[in-house]
Amino acid sequence: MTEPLYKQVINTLIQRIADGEYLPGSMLPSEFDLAADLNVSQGTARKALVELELKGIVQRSQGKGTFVTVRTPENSLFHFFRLRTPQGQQVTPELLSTDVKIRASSKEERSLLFNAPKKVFEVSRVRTFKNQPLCHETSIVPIDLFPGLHERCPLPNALYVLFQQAYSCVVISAEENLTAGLLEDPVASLLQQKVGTPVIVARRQARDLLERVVELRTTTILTHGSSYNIDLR
Amino acid sequence: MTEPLYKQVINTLIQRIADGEYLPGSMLPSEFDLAADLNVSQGTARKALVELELKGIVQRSQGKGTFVTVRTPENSLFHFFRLRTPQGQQVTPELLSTDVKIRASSKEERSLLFNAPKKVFEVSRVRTFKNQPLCHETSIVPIDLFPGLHERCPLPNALYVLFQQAYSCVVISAEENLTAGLLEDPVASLLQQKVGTPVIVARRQARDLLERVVELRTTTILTHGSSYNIDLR
DNA sequence: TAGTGGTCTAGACCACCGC
DNA sequence: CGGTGGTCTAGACCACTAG
Repeated sequence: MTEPLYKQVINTLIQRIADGEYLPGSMLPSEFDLAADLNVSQGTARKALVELELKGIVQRSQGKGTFVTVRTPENSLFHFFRLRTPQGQQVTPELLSTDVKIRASSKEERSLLFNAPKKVFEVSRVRTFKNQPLCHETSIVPIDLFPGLHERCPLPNALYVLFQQAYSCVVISAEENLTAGLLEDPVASLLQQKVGTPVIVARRQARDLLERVVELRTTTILTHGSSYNIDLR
Repeated sequence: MTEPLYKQVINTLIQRIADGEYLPGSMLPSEFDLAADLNVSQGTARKALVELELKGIVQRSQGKGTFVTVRTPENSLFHFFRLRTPQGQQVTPELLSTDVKIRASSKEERSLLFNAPKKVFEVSRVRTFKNQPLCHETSIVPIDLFPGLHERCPLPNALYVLFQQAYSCVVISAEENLTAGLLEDPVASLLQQKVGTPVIVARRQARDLLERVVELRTTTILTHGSSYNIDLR
């Protein structure tokens, strides 16, 4: 009762990408070359590549080849920032402020994050859209996965792009829990809103290629000119 | 430049299901029988069936066969009612009250719903969880797609189950837009909450097999003992 | 044991891309 | 033009289910 060949191929390729053997944006070997390399048929290599594309780990296009997915600000927003205008357009926020701290992790953070880190970075940011305050985000990430993060100021708009480019850590999925809430200080004043303004509070666990939880994020969202958009299937 | 064979097979099968030729829960012909029937190879029939499973239209299991997906209260909730307890358990609500009206559609409703119906049913319901008020839902559906709906009281907990069983209308996807809000009357009193309680307001467009928008739904959600759960990919 | 889906192979041909 | 992924076929064998 061993694992199917194509799953072994998938795991091999994921490992190679996580190890930096195939770099973001680079082309993978063709179906035939991979098949020869791994001693499987072209059809089996193909099945593995198709599944990797479904998972969002590679992108394939006819005539060109198969490429390791690159996190860009655009696709990072598209996948992980689901605010849309009433007309359905993507909301592209601006960064108003950033604050990075190093601190000891809480017990809950240790229990959720990969490797139960003792120290974490806490990145707090305020975003605006069309010059209106939009949301307040706090990201918690293990210090050992992202050494030197605090010296990389100013941090880019999309953290996940940095994670991939500087740390070979590719965020590919996340789970979010939304609750309704009322703004309180100090977040209310950071967002320049009255205390008591209704908000959506989103608590996220983000996972990388190897399904490790690499980030906890809490986003406090004003939904004046936009709404949180979801596809249910 | 014609459509690939396997897509033609997919469309044929979807049409047959929508026509009631293959009924909910019934077994489809085997891969070989379908292949012979439609003059394609078994591999092509297989590819079509696998895609239909990905879309949630059929379910396959080794040794048993391929079956048309049946909407049950359980899987309907699982797919389309994303509230979870803090421990991650599915929230299974109870119905507290139901109110069905027939009325003329608004201009916006006509523009969104399939076939721009002039008359619609408006189904308003209050749900509870563990004897606490949970949410208030208003479903708008075209009267001509669901004739006699108002005479089917009491309506079941899960409307989509009824849609499939009584009207061969299978809801398979939906889009939701969430905003933050404050409870106002009359919904506040229906939910036995104070005016001003923070809520999530979810506006949904639900689509059936043929990708027709068959329902508009507005749900006003209290998130005291549960949260709205989302997977991002 | 017969029938189903799941895996794997080998090979053909097509459509698209870039040089 | 050569190389890529996309479609399609034919056939073999395995794993699971049910009678």
